[in-house]
Amino acid sequence: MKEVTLTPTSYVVLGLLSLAGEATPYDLKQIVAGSVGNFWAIPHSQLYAEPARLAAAGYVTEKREAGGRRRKHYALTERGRQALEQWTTAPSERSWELRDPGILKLFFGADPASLAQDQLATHSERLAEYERASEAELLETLPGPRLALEAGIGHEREYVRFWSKLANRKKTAGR
Amino acid sequence: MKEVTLTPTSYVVLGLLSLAGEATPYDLKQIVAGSVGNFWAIPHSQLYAEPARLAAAGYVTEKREAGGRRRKHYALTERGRQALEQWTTAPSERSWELRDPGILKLFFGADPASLAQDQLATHSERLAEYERASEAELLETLPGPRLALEAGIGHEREYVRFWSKLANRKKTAGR
DNA sequence: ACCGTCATGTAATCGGTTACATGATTCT
DNA sequence: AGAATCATGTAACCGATTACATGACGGT
Repeated sequence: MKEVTLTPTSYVVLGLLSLAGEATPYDLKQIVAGSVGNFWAIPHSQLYAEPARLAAAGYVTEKREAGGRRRKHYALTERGRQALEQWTTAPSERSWELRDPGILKLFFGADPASLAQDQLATHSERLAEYERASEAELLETLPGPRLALEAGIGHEREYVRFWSKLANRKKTAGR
Repeated sequence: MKEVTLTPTSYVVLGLLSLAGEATPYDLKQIVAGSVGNFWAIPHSQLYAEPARLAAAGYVTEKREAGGRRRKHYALTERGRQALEQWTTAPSERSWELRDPGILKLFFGADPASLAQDQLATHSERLAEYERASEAELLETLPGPRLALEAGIGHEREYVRFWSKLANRKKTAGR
C-alpha cells in the first residue's frame, strides 16, 4: 500500500465522498462546480487522478463497472473517514494568503481607478450569484456549506466596498 | 531564446525587479518577506528558479559576479518592462478564489465554535501585524503596496467579524 | 444518418514544494 | 577556534495545469 501525503485537494475529495456516499469522478466534478468550486476550484482532471491516488493508499475503495462505460465508483473507507475527521478536528494551519491577482496588480502599480472599475464589476457579479445561491433550500440542511457561503458573501461585500472606494477616489487628489 | 508562459510568480519577480532596479535571488527573498509575501507567498527556491527561467526567455538580464560568491544579479530588460506593463494594464482575469483552509474545513463539517476560536486568534494576530506595518513611513511613497495593504486589512477585519460571529453563536441554538 | 454537444477519460509537461547542502559571519 | 546561525544555492519529486481524445446521446 502506497503512502501519500494528503493535500487540500485530497480532503476535498474525501469530504465530497463523505457527503455523497459514493461517486464517480464525473459526479465529483458536478458537485464541485457550484459548491466548493466557488472558493476552491479543482480542475476535473484532478478529480480523476486524486481518487486513484487515494485508493492506492487505502483511503477510498474503487469499484469499476463491469459493462458499458466501465466507470469507476469511489467510496470512503474507514481509514478515509478517520483522516477526514482528524483534519476537520485538528487546529488549522497558521498560514493563509489572499492570492488575488487583482490585488497583486494593484501592488505592482496598476492604475487604481481603472483596475477598480474592472474588479468592481467582477465582484459585484459574484456577490449577486452568492446571494442568489443562498436562497436555495438545499443549503438549509447543510450547515457547513451554508456557513462557507456566508463567509464568501462577507468577503465579496468587502471586495465591493474596497474597490468602490478606489473607484470613487479622485484620480489626482492626494490621500 | 526559449518561450515561457508567464505565471503570477513571473510577474511578482518582474514587478520586484522593476521596483528594485537590480537584485539577486536573495535580495528578492528579503523583499518578498514582509511585503508581497503576506498575501502571495513564494518559496525562496522559486526566487532562484524563476529569474533563470525569465532570463532564458529574455525578460531579464543575468550577470554573475566574477569573484567570491558569484551571485547572480538580475535586472529587467525592455521586453520585461513591457510584459509587466501589459499585465498591469490588461483587464484582470475573471476568476479568483478564497482558498482558505479554514473555510474549507468549515464547509466539510468542522465544529464551527472551536474552529472559530482558532481562526479568530490567527486572523487577529495578522490584522495587528498589518496595522503595525501600515505605520511605516516607507509605504508613504509607494502607493501600490500601500493600497494592497489596505485591502489586506479590510479582509482581515472581515475575517475577524465572521469568526467572531461564529464564536459567539450559541453552540446548540438554531441560527 | 449526421452533427453538435455533453460525458468521460488519459497524456505530457512544468511549476512548485520539500529537502538537502555548503560557504560566510558572528558571537563567545 | 568552535558553534551556531544566516546566506545562498541545487536537486528531486510530484501535484496541477493544459491539451488532447474518444464514446454516448439528443435533436433534425
